[in-house]
This record gives sequence, C-alpha cells and structure tokens, in this order.
Amino acid sequence: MRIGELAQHACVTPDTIRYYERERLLRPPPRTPGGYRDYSQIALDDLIFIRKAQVLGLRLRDIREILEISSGGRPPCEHVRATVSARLSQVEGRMRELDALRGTLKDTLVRLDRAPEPSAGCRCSVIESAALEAAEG
Amino acid sequence: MRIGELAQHACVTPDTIRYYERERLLRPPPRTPGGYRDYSQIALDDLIFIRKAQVLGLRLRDIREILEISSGGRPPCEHVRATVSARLSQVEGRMRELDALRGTLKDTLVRLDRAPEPSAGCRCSVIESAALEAAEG
DNA sequence: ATGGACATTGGAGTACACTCAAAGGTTGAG
DNA sequence: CTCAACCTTTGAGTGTACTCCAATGTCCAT
Repeated sequence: MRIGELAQHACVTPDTIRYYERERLLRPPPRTPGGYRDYSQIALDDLIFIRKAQVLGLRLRDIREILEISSGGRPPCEHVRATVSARLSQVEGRMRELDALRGTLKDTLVRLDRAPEPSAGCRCSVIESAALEAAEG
Repeated sequence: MRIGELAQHACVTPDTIRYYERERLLRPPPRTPGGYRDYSQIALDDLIFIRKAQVLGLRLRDIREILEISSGGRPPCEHVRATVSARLSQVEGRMRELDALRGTLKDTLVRLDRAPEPSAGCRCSVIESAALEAAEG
C-alpha cells in the first residue's frame, strides 16, 4: 500500500504520515524499487492507534512513549494511566487559568459599560485603571 | 533612562522591551551618543499600559491596534470593547473544548480501572477500544 | 512517448510571546 | 588602564502538530 492509500484509510494526509515517521511515531516502512514507501496492514493499525490516542487527549510525545514501551513487548497500560492522569491535571489547570481570565474579561466589559465618555487624550480609562501589582515601583 | 532601568521599573526584561519595539508596540526611543536607547517617563507609562492590557487578557496584536488608534488621537474605547468581547468568546470556546477533553480523559481513567489484566501483545485495550469515527473505512 | 497522478526530499511557515546566544561596543569606578 | 556591568545587533530557538512548497522522480494508461 502506498502512502496516499494509507492516508485515505486513516483520514490523514500523506504529509502527516511522513511527519509521524520523522517524529518516530511510525517506523520507516520498506520501499518499492522506485523508492516509494510500501505499507502493510499493520502500519494502518499503528496509525489508527495513534489517532485514537490523540482523540483521548494525549500528545504525540506521550503516544511515542507508549509505542516505545509496547514495542519493547510490555503492555503499556500502567504508563497509559499515568499519562492520562497527568494530562487531565494539565487540562484542569489550564481550565482554571482560562476561568480566571474569563472573569477578568467579563468584569472589564462591565466597567466599559459604566465608563464615562472617553476624554480626549486618554488611552482608555478602563485599561489604565486595571490592577497591576508590582509594576509601579 | 537606559533599557535595563526601564525594564526593572516595569518588571520585564530588556529583551522583552526590544521585542515590543520590533513588534511596533513601543516607538523607537532616541539614542545616547554611545548608541544606547534613552527612555523617558512616557515610555514607562506606555510599557505599563501594555502590561495592564495583557493582564486583562488581550494579545499583543490587539494591544498594538489599540495603541495605533490612540496615537491617531482618538480614544480607543469602542475598539477596546470589541476586542475584549471577541477575546471573551475565544476564551469561552476554548473552555468548552477543554471541558469536552476533560470528560474524555476522566472517562478513560474509569475504563482503565475497570480494564482486564493486560494481555501480552496488546497495546492497550482501552485505547484500542476508543471510538474513532470514519477511520475504519 | 507522453501526460497526469502520485511519490520523493529538504526546508520553510503557522501561532504566540518571548528568550537566549554570540560577538562586539560603551560606561563608569577604582 | 582595566575590569565589570551594561548595552548593541542579528539571528535562532522554544512548544505543538502539522502544512505547504519546489524541484524532481516513478508509475501506469494511452
């Protein structure tokens, strides 16, 4: 199977497949006499595994580690659990940050509604009056 | 005031100030005979304005637009409102994405707890059994 | 043999806001 | 004079997962 066909089966582009190979997520396949990559069904399974792991929220770096462990013959389930758990913490942390940011943005909109008419020469009273610790010293 | 002093007052690094100049957020200041940047108090105000707008969740690109408008003599408040509002939508969209991802990750952890003992040769039954639409055809 | 679809490589570009390094010039104190 | 601390510029690197390009080569049907 050539790269275009494999790509179609997995709903990715050939560029993505070559990228995964460069990043060592897929092993380099054998080549045809003309130099084309020649994939087996196993390569399709590998590629689909990668996409599934991505859908679960794992990063390519994580997925590479999982694949490396399972190439070593050991089941990677324990590592998967740690990875998923770490990623969950990361996502939750990011959500907390975004939540705080959302609060600030909403508050800013309220203040903009209440703000006096803009005076000439001011940049923006609402931004100027924003709290900024430790920058005035 | 030289760049290091300005940087200290604003709690940023000299590199950041030069970066803002390259990105046209700060105007190029006059130079000393030796070629050093020579900042006024006004530059500090500008820099603090930028940091405040950043704390409010605006991007440098947005802030540059606001500064351009206010250099033109007009108060940028109307534009600020539109910018803040757009950024709020963006943040909320991102939060919805992350929330979905969090759900998937949590669900995966539950399935990992319930999973049978790993069998030799399996990569990871939980990942393998993940739903992946449109990739099997 | 000719044309079009497909493949190859290497390298650059995307978004974002910096951050760092190298190689050199300036300033001010001792 | 010398030394450290500071400054200059240019250019590249960070993280993420691709995406696109050019120039060239292969395959297959006509």
